This record gives sequence, C-alpha cells and structure tokens, in this order.
Amino acid sequence: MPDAPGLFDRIDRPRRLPDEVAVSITAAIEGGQLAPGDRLPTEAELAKRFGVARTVVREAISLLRYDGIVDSRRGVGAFVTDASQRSSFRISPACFEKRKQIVQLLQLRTGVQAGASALAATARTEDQMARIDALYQQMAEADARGPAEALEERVDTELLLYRHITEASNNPYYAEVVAMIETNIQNNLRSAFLKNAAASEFGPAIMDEHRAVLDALHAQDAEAARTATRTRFERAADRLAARADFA
Amino acid sequence: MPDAPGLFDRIDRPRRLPDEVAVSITAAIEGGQLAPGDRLPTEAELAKRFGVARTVVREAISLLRYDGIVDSRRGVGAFVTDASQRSSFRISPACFEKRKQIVQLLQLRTGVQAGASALAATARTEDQMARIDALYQQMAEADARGPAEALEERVDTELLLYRHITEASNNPYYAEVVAMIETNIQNNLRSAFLKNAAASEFGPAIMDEHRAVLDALHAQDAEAARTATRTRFERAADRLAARADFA
DNA sequence: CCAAAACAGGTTGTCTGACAACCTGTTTAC
DNA sequence: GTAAACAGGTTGTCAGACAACCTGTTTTGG
Repeated sequence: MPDAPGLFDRIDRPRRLPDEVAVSITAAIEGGQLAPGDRLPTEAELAKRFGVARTVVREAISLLRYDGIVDSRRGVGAFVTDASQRSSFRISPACFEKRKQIVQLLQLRTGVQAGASALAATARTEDQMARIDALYQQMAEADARGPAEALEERVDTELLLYRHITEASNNPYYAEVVAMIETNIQNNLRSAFLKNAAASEFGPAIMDEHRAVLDALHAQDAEAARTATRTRFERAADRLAARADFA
Repeated sequence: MPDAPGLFDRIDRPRRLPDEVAVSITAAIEGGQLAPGDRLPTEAELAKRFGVARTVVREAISLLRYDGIVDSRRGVGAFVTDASQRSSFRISPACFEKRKQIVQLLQLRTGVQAGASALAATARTEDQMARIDALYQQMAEADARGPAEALEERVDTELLLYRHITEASNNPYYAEVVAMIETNIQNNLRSAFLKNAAASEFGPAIMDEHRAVLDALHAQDAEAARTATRTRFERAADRLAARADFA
C-alpha cells in the first residue's frame, strides 16, 4: 500500500504568520506576562511589535477568541479571559515530546474510553454489536497472520473496533472526544515509533484482553465493560512504557 | 453582591461576520454538501457569494483550519479534511437546546470526572487533600445555612471542590478537559434554570454523596473514588432530569 | 520524439490604507 | 447641573495590490 495513511503525511508545515503570532500571545498569557482581565496591546501595536500586518494579528486574535482565551470588544480592545472560561479542549503536538506527557495522555484516553465502553454496554443496539463482532473477527485474523504480515491491518482494525465501541455508546460527545484524543495519539505516536511498538501487541494473550471487553458488551454488563477496557488500555500503556525505545 | 458572576453576563453578542461565515461553511460540511476531500470554493468566490470581504472569509477559514476541519495549501486551495482528523473538542451552545443533549453531556462529565477522581485517589498529595477537605468543610457550612441563604456560595464551593479534586489527579489533560466541560455546563445551564435546580441539591443526604468521594480519596482507594463520584453525578443528573422545569 | 525548462493562470498568504461602528472621557451648550 | 456634542482611540470590515506557490501547458534543447 503505497499511500498508507499517516505514513508519508505532510510533516513540514509552511509556517503561517497568524499561527506564530497566536502561539506567541498564548505564551505571553500562560507565562504570566498577561493576566486574566488584562487588556492586550492594540492590534496596531502588536502588528508593529511582531513586524507583521494588522490582518495577521487580527487572525491570530481571532483564533484565541475562538478558544475563549481572549474576548474582544469593538471600540475597547481585547482582554484576557478568566482561565476557566476556555471553550475548547485541544492537544498540542508538543505534548508528545515528553514521556511523562504521553503517559498522562494515555491515562486520559484510558479513562474516557472506559466510560464510553460502560455506556455502550447498555446503550448499544444489536446492529452495532454485530458490527463490533465482525471487526473483532477481522482483527483476530490479522493477529493470526502475525506482525510481519499484517501489522498495519491489525492496528487499523483495532482502532476501528474501539471507535465503533465508542460510537455504540450512542453519545456523540463521548464519540467526539474519544475520536479527538485517539487521532492525536495516533498521528503523533505512530509516526514516531508506534510502528514498532504495535508488534508487541500481537498474540492470543492480548486478544484475550480485547475479548473480555466484547464479552462484557455482549452481556450488557457496564461495570465489566468499564473494567475490561481500562485493563486493556492500562496494560497496553504499560507495555509501551516498558519498551526500550520509549524515550 | 451586585456583580455575581454568570448572572448579568454578556448575553447579546454583536454578530461578527467571520463567525457567521464559519458557521455557514461548517453547516455545509456537516450537511453533506461538502464531503471530506472536496475543495472549498476559492476565497474570492466565497467572499462574493457571502457578500463580504475576503479578509472575513479568510478569518472564517482560519478558524476551521484551527479545528482541523479544513486544510488549506497555498496556491492550491482549501480542502475538507477527513472527519476523524478533528484536532479539538468543543461544545457548541446549541447543545443546551435539547434535553437529550444535555443529558448526554452530563453523562460525559460524569464519566470523565469519575476517571479524574480515581486518579486523584492515588496521585494526590497531602497538601491537595487538605485543601479538598477545607473546601468540603466550607461547603458543609453553606449547606447548613440552607438554600435561601447560601445558594450561590454552595454552588460555587462545590464547583471549586471538584475542580480541586480533578487537579489532584495531577494530570493536566484531565484537568483541562473536565474544566472545559464543566465551564460549558455551568455557563449554559446556570443562566437557564440551574439556579432553581441547585436548591434541590441541599441537605445532609446529598452531603453524604460528596462525603463518600472524600472518604475514598482519603483511603487512596481509586475504585471507591470512581464509584462514589459516578454515583454522585449520576444522582444529581437524575434529580435534574426529574425536575418539572427541565424542558 | 522525448525530457527538461520556461511560461501562464489561478489560489492562498501577506501587506497597505481606508473607513465604519463603537466606546470612553472631556468639553460644551442649555 | 445635567445633558448633549465632541475628540481620540480601538475593533470590525472593505478594497486592492503583490508575493509565494501550485498545476497544467507550452516551448526549448537534445
């Protein structure tokens, strides 16, 4: 497969001025130079200081406002909002630079995914259950073929399996937040070294971990689903952390 | 208190053109007129169609790009990304219009908060525990004074209590996502009718629910913390749903 | 004829300048 | 003394221009 997704994706990103300005301002806020309630310098002033056009500054501020970091009022200025007013949750790629942060992110994923599974156990439809079973079957086959043969396919199927489980919770917010976290983990970890790490996720012992989740879903046992999912992801995280190449 | 937060806050928002354009484009994507991979009309074309300047369209597209909904390349155009590539999780105020959506949001909050509590049980420091205890004490006092006297204070203290618990997980991602969800729920529900609903959250029986969470944290029992937190928020959601004024 | 280089048209990214809408504090008018 | 008008500053929007870049076509050199 010459164009496997996530493999030769865009890595360089031609820096865009507004993004850089936004990062710069954000840093000033998080660094404490700008406290909640403070007024930002005027757009003209910022433009002059950064050496860019006002349109660039405007776009940058527009991004911050979008995330609820600042609030701007015509004729007055832009103000740093209260820190607890943020209206979005996003994961910066910088999170994947430090080992501790990756572990924390995996913790979050584990917890949220477990919650989704628990919900899915009771909220799932028979249709959804059937599709989940089919994906498990497909994953089992890829697993049997071994890491050398079907590494990509197994990883992808597993992703799809848990995505379907999450969606079976029939709670779109759960689905969104899990998908978002998962995407970020995949995008950043996969390109780094997940390829190798995925190889250690093969074998019947590990398939049993997945099996336990499915059994709980079949039994519509929310508690069991929660526990099984948590166990599965905690163990995967442990195995990842134990790897020598996990910087 | 003449300027209680969240009471007489900004309600009207002078419509900003870029936001409206962004919403419009988003609607086109979610409505299916624009499928993943499709190219958006050019900025000039969009500007003409919407009857606005190109800077406005640019700002709108910049927002969508920020959320990973589109990806634009200089000299080529802007493209709708794969739906699973979204890089942020945000809650639109529209979520609070339908009863079912509010329930789903509370489900999500319950699950994530429970995960944070479980983590906090083992990750907390003694310092953090002490501060949590102090907040509980403060809340108990407000509770004793009754809804007529200390409604605002009790609600705020409770919020602060669980925020501190979440932060005691010492996982900033958990803290961020919980704070974000919580903020949205508060901002939207409170102004609507949470004021009244909060009154039914008084009394020793309900304080016991909180007490159970604290006991688990003291015992450093992650499972108990998870269960107690879940129980507490599920019950609160149930009581809310049972209210007559819950449209 | 073929491959590489130059070209042309279109698109996004950035810059500049202008004006409208709006806010705040001061001054003026009644 | 109070209300209205004014002045200055700031954000929001508009219009036009050019740079950087991409893609497909044409031209050129062999």
